[in-house]
Amino acid sequence: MEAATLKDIARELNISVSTVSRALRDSYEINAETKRLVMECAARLHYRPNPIALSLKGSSSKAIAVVVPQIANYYFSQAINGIEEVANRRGYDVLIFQTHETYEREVANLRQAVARRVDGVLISLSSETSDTSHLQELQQHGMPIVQFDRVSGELNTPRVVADNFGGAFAATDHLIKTGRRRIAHLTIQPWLSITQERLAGYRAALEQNGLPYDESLVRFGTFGPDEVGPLVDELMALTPRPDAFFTASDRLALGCLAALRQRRIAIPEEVSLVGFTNLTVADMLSPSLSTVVQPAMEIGQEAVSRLLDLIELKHRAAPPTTITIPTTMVLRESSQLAVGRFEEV
Amino acid sequence: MEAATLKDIARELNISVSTVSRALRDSYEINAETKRLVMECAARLHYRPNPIALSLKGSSSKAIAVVVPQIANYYFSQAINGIEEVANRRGYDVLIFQTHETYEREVANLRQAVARRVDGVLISLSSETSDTSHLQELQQHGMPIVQFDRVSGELNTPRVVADNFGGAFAATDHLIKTGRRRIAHLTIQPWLSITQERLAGYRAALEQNGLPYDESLVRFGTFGPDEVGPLVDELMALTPRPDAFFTASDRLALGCLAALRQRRIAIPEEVSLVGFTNLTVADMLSPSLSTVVQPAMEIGQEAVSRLLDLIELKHRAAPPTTITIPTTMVLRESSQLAVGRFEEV
DNA sequence: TTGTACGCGTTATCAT
DNA sequence: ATGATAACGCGTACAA
Repeated sequence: MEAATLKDIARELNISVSTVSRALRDSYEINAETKRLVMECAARLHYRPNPIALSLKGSSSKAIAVVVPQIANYYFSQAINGIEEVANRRGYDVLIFQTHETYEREVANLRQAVARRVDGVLISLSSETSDTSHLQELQQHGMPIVQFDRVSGELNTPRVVADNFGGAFAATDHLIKTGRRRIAHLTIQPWLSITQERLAGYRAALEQNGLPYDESLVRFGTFGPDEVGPLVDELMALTPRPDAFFTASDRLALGCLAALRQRRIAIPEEVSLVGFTNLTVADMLSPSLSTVVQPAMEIGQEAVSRLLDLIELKHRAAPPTTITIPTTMVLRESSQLAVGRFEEV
Repeated sequence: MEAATLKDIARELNISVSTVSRALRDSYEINAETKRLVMECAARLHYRPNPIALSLKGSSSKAIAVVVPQIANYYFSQAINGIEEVANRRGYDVLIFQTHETYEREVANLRQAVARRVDGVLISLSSETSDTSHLQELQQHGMPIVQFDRVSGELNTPRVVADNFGGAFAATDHLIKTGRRRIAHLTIQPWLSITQERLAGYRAALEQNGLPYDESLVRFGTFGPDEVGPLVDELMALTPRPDAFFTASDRLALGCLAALRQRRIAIPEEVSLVGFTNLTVADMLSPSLSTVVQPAMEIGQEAVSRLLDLIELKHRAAPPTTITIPTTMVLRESSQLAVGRFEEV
């Protein structure tokens, strides 16, 4: 690909590259006529400054890296949507990397990001990552880093997360307030911060309503499409059996819904269901399923916004805050009806 | 961010940068001992060649641009997943741009891609784009381009698309073979190539089975979450009324499913349903909904593979082929049962 | 076998 | 007000 350079303009106008450079940057010490000529010529040749040359010269590449477990996932694709929007508006390009939930690829991705001389890193840790020394090293070398969603307490950076505690509390409390007493909680990997926060919200709601916490009602895992059914069977075999399910992901909510219907368990007469899901899924399922909606896009926007502030202002003394974005509980109609909505889909 | 350079290694070892450069490239004319020393030092300093300097020097940036309408969409996020995988394996980074379905942003994104000196462009046109002169100009300037999914016939590039005709034919034929005669088709914007191909497959299946094509059974549009219900009502008010729906997107499939259930229309006793959807959605809904699955990831992989071939081999005489990736029809059990599966979800 | 010089596009620092 | 030059990191033709 050819592209006009300062040299092209200089040659065209028989002046020097530095004059062209200054004219385009609107330097005060330059002849108005020359300036006009340069501007005109630049426009005619569709001149764009070469960001690569700029990167090589200065220390800024006007690009940031976003490292996520996977793109093909509603949550992360919505987050990236928000990230891209804000980043572009502030003049940054976005390089996207997938870890595929492995530590190895996470490290490789960060190397690649460094090689590309990105100005900062936005990361949601892979589920395999427990040791964060690779990120700490990066940070000590001066790379601005912001964590979002899957964050580590070890790592001293700003963190942007959903209000997992609040969302889980609201969902559980809602179920209790509508008469449920044995609420099963189907959730993901136990070592993730988001899992722990949701579990804490669930427990707090039980406690505040004077209900016991029963370990046997809580199940952690990475359940495949065919594993939810047996899990539901196992839980429904308990005595007394659950009268509600609170699920932590899209897959779990849909899997649970399908399993209950297949087993001819009336929803919500016998069992209620609330899912912690994403906006798009909630959208598609509405007006069928009440959900706690994850603010994925807002998290992305807030996270990138923090990162760009960090990059541009270089807050050396930036206190590593945790920013919590509220979740929304979507009940299609009145809260009384809401429990009854699950009969449809 | 600091990062080791050739100069750092040279200084450390008291030799010249060019010696270091050659040692690392394993030049045959170099002292084995020097080579070993350089290698060791490079490893110790975590040396990575600076791709920015390489881009500035040569003509290759080892990066490609992917321009899609939106990321927060199962189809495109899966496609990007495939693209990223293959690109990384072949040593390329991926820059992602969203058009948000506007022509204006498509043009801006391509400018940005050119400014970043990408080696090639993978694009799925925005729904607003009918004039492709911006891409033609880019191509004439020598930029390798491959279109996927939303393609234009005007633009003389390789095209990678799903077998929309075949998929629509299979779905329609399946419905007819299981006794349906009045099959409504809910689909998206009529000017998109994918829409036309699916419509053609639908028509062909009707024709081959000796059924008439009834315009009033086909509806085009960008239906919001609350618009599918009324549309279904309108269609069900026709005489004779439809006994099946074939829908062209995730949203339409789910919206249609919800609308039918809400209206107490028995599926499939009264009305059958098959959706043209994505793997992840099909996955989540299974074993509830039979679908024609779009091969999003495979399309991404094939498209990027073609693009990289174009970049690396510079096939000047590359015949602009259209590569068609087959779709898969997912019937959860036997084809007889399949029609009966829709009662669940 | 190793070192020197140049160029990629840009800006900053001199000089004129 | 404008021009020449150095520097960013790299590879390579050329010189030693």
